[in-house]
Amino acid sequence: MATLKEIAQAAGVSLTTVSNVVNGNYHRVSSDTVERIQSLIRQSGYVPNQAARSLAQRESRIIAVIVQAIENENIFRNPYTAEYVGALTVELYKNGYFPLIRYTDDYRDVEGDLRGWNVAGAIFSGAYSRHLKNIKSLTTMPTVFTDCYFRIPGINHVGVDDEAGGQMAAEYLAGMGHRRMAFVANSIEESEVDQHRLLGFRAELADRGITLPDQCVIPTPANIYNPQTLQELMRRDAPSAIFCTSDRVAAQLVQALHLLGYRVPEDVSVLGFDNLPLAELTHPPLSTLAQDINQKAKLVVDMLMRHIRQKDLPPERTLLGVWLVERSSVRRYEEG
Amino acid sequence: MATLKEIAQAAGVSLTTVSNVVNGNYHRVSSDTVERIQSLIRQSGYVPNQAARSLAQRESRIIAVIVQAIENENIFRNPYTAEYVGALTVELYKNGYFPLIRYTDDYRDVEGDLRGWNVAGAIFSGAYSRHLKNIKSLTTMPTVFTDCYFRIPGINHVGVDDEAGGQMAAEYLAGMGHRRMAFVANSIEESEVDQHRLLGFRAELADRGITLPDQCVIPTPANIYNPQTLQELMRRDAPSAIFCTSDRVAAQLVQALHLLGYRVPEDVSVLGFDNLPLAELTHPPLSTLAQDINQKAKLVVDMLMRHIRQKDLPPERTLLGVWLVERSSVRRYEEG
DNA sequence: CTGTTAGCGCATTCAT
DNA sequence: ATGAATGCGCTAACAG
Repeated sequence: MATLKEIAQAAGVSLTTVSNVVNGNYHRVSSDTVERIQSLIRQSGYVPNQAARSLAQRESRIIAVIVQAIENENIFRNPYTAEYVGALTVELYKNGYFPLIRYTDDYRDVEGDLRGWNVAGAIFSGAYSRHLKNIKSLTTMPTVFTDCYFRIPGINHVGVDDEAGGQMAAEYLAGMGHRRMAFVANSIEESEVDQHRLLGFRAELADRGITLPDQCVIPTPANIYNPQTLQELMRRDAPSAIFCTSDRVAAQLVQALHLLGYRVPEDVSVLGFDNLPLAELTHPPLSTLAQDINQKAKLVVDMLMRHIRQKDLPPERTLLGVWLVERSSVRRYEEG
Repeated sequence: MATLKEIAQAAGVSLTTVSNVVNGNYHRVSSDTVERIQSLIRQSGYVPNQAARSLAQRESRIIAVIVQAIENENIFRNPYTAEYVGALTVELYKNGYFPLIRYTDDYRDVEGDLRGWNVAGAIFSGAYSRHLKNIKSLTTMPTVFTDCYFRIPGINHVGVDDEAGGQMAAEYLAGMGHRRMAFVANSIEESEVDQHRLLGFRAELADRGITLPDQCVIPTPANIYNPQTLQELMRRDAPSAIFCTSDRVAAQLVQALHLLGYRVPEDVSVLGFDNLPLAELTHPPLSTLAQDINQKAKLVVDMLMRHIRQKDLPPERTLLGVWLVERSSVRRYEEG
C-alpha cells in the first residue's frame, strides 16, 4: 500500500532519495539516511509497483518464454517442455526476473505481448523458422533462441548438438550389432531439431554401410500409436532397433510395442533422447541420449542477462554436448 | 511503438475516444469514428501498454498462479503440477489474462509479488495452511484455492473429493480380496490432501474390519526409494496392495519393487491417484483414481473471472468427484 | 457523442 | 548529498 512518496514524507526527504535507496544507488545518499529509509521501508512493508517502474523505465522485469505449440494444447504435458520451462523459471527468479509463459503457433500474438509488456527479453524454445520470420521485435530486443535452427545474423543461440546426438545413436546401435533400424520423429516436417538428429543418424549409418530406408523414418508419433502402422513397420522392415527423437515418444513406443506382443529389448531395442525422469519409469528403463537441461537453462538465462545489462554485446552461440546413458531398452543384436 | 495519443492526433479526435474504441465501449462513440479509429489501429500496429493500463486502473491483467514448492525445486518435474498449471495457463489465456507462475515455500515473496504486480487475482495450488496463514492480501483480492484445506470464511475453493477417493480405493482393493495394505504419501506431515486421502482410505477399511497399521503408512516417497525401507515393509508387513497418493509416486514405487524382484501385480498390487498420462506409460499401466484436471482448471478460472468482474460475489466452494480407472496394476488377491 | 483534466507510482534529468 | 520538475501511456470522472 505504501508508496515512495509516503515513505519520503515520513522520512522527511525527497522522493528521489528514497528511490535511490530502493534501487541501491547508495553512493548518491548519505549512509545515515540510507539506514533510516531502509528501516522505514521494512516497517511499512513497501513493495515497488512494477507497473509504474515499467512505465517510467520503458522496460519491465518480465522475460517472455515462448514455446512452440499446436493451438491450445497443454504444453506442459510434454515432459521435456515441462522440465525445461521449469528450469528456466527457477533461473529467472534467481535473477530477479519474472517469466511470462506463452505458448503459440500464431506469432502475431507473441509480437503483441512482447511490446505490450515491455519485456526485458525473450527466450524461444522449439519455434519453427517459418513462424519466427514474421516477428520483427526480435532484432531489437535481447533474445535467446533454443531448440531451433532459425538463422539470422546477430541472434543469440543455445542449442544441443542434435547432429552429434544422431551420430552417437547410430554408433551405439550399430556397435551393438543392429543393422535394420527405424527412426521416430516428433514432427519431421516442421522440427529442424528432428531433422538434424535424423541427419546425424543417417550419415553415421551410411558411413558404416547401413541404409535407413525412407519408410523406416516415421514422421510423427501419431503414426506409431496406430497399431496398424506399427505392425506394418515391424512386419515389413523388421527393425531390430528404433531410435526416437525424445524419451516421451520412446516411452509411448515401448507401450505400443508391448500391446502388439513385442518385447523390449528382446524383440526390439528402443533408444530415446533427453534423459528425462520419465526414462527411469518405463519398463524397461530407457537407454537414451542425455542432455543437461538444467545447465542449458542456466546458460540461456545467464546469456540473456548479459545482453540485457549491456545492449551492444555481440551475439553469442553455444552448443551443448549430449552423451549416452545406458539403461535396459537396448540389447546386443544376435542373428536369428 | 504507436500510442493512444498518436492515434488520437492522426484521427483528429481525443485520447478518450480512442481509449473507448480500444476497450470496446462502442456505445460511447459513433460508429463512424469507431471504424475510422479501428483501421488506424490496425495500420499502426498499435498495442496497448500493459504497464500504463495497470497503473491507471490499479489492476493488471495478471493472475498469480502459486504452487507449493520446496526451495528451488523444479515444480514442473512433478507431472501433476505440470498438467494442472498447463491447463490453467490455457484457460487464463482464453480469458485474456496472463499467468504469473510463482513457486515458493516462503510466502513473504508471494505477498510482495501480488501487490507489486497489482494482480487481478490469484490461484493457489497445494499450499500448506501454515504458510497461507501469513498472507494478508488474500482476503482483499479475488482468489481461488485448490488442492489444499486452508479454511477461512469467505474464501473460494475448488477441490477434489480426496476423502471419497481414499474410500473408493479401499472399496476397490478390499473388493479385490486384499486384506494387508499400505499407503504411500507425498508428505503426510504437511499435505492435507494426503491426510484426507488417508482418512477416507482408513475409515473405509475399518468399516470392513481391516486395519491399516501405522508402520504401513509411508509418510514420503523418499522412504520408498530406499531399498532397505521398502524391503523391510514388504518382509515385515507383506502388503498385497499399496495405495499411492499420486501416479508419480505409484510409478516410482513400481520401479522400486521391480528392482527388489517383486512383480506387479502378481506379487503386489499398486493403485495410483490422478490418472496422468504417465499412468499409461508404466509397466504394467497403472490402475488409478482419476480426476479431471482440465475440468478443474476450467472451473477454477471461470470462478476467478466471476469474482474479478463482480467483487462482492459471495464465496463459492466446489468439490469435484473422482472415479476409478482400471488398468493392470491391481489384481485380485488369491490366498497363498 | 466527444473532449478536458487529473492522476496512477516511479525514474530521471537538471538544479542546488 | 538532496530536491523539484517532468513524463512514461493510459483510465476515469466530469463537462460539455
